Amino acid sequence: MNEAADNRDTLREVQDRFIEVWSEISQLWGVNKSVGRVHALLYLTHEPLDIDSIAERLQISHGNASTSIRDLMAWGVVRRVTRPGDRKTFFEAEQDPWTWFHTTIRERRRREVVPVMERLHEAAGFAEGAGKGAKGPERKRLEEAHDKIEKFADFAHEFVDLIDVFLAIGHGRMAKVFRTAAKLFPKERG
Amino acid sequence: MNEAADNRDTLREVQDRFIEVWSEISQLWGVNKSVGRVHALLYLTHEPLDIDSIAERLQISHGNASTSIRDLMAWGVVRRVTRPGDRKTFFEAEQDPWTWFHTTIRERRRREVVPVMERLHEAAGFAEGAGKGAKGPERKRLEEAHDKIEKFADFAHEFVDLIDVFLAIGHGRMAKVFRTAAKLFPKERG
DNA sequence: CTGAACCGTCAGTCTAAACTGACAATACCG
DNA sequence: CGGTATTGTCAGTTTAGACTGACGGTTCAG
Repeated sequence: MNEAADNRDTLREVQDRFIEVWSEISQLWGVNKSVGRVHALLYLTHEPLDIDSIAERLQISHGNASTSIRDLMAWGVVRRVTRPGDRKTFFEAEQDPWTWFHTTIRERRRREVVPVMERLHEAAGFAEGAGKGAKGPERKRLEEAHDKIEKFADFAHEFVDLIDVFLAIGHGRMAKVFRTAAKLFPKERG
Repeated sequence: MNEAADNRDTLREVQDRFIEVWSEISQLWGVNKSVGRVHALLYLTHEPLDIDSIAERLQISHGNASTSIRDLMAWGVVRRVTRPGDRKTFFEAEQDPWTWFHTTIRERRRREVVPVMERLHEAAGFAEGAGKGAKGPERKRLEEAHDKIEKFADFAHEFVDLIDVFLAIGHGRMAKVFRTAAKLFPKERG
């Protein structure tokens, strides 16, 4: 009687299919494939897993599994779990998608958005100074360049505001909140 | 008198600094470096540019410039411009950041979000079928897996809704709209 | 119709990132 | 403590993706 074995294979396939989809989504977000797959596996598994189980299950080296787990912990979406009386370290994933999405956005803001905004300000400041320092016909060019950079910076600020509002509202209910806003402002009337 | 030349060098540096920042931002979005740099240069330049000028200005091969332009046109953020009496083809970028952001999101939705959502549905459907077909103790596992996949799919749908509302609202005013919504729904009360 | 100027393409090369696997470090057992 | 099981690290290798430059096609001036 290998019905149980068949079912186990089926479970495996169910998992695999989801893991691949998640992995694609991760890659769209700039997250590497292995990291995405490990995350998906942990999300799907009811109990915490250890490094070797993960590596074996996903057919990757344990070095890769270990590094992926490190990344996921740095992103704050995976927790280390130690069980008394067990030498192994286990890992488990946050189970609520909105929670980890929120966490991810916050982390991305910190790591990526803030530094690049600083560099943008530097560039804008340099352009402004250059425009003021110049004379003659080239001055106009410099001022035009500065205007365009400022225009872009304004856009970037609004984008960051958008992120901040999202972070302030918290998880869940986002789409509904957003939709209500859309009804209140049917066209472009700010 | 090389004051004009100095100013030209300054303009060049102003441009370069901005181009590098934009290029970083592009890479955060998964857009490749050269494409980002070409886009930034065209945004900054008041008049349309031809392939060779772009290649020379950015110190890249004209093949690379040509491919990058092709990408940008496919994304809908760069236009081809032909001038009567001139053999060259010129290219110019959309000048309003919100407009091209909007265009980019719409295109990304079409290319990336829609296909991956289909695959997600397939995975969810397979999981559901597997759960219903199974008997015995493994059935519970399969149903649990299906539940988690559905939970993730629900989240993904809300995310897509969010994109759709953004696209419906149109450019500009986004942050303000969003902020107003936040005031109306201070916590999680949908 | 010919030649020159230019753009688009793609095979081959180069570069950056991911992955592996051996070794180091650590935790725990008897 | 010594031995063993396990995780963490990182140099070297592999792989995926970007870039170059030569070629072919197209357009236009003469």
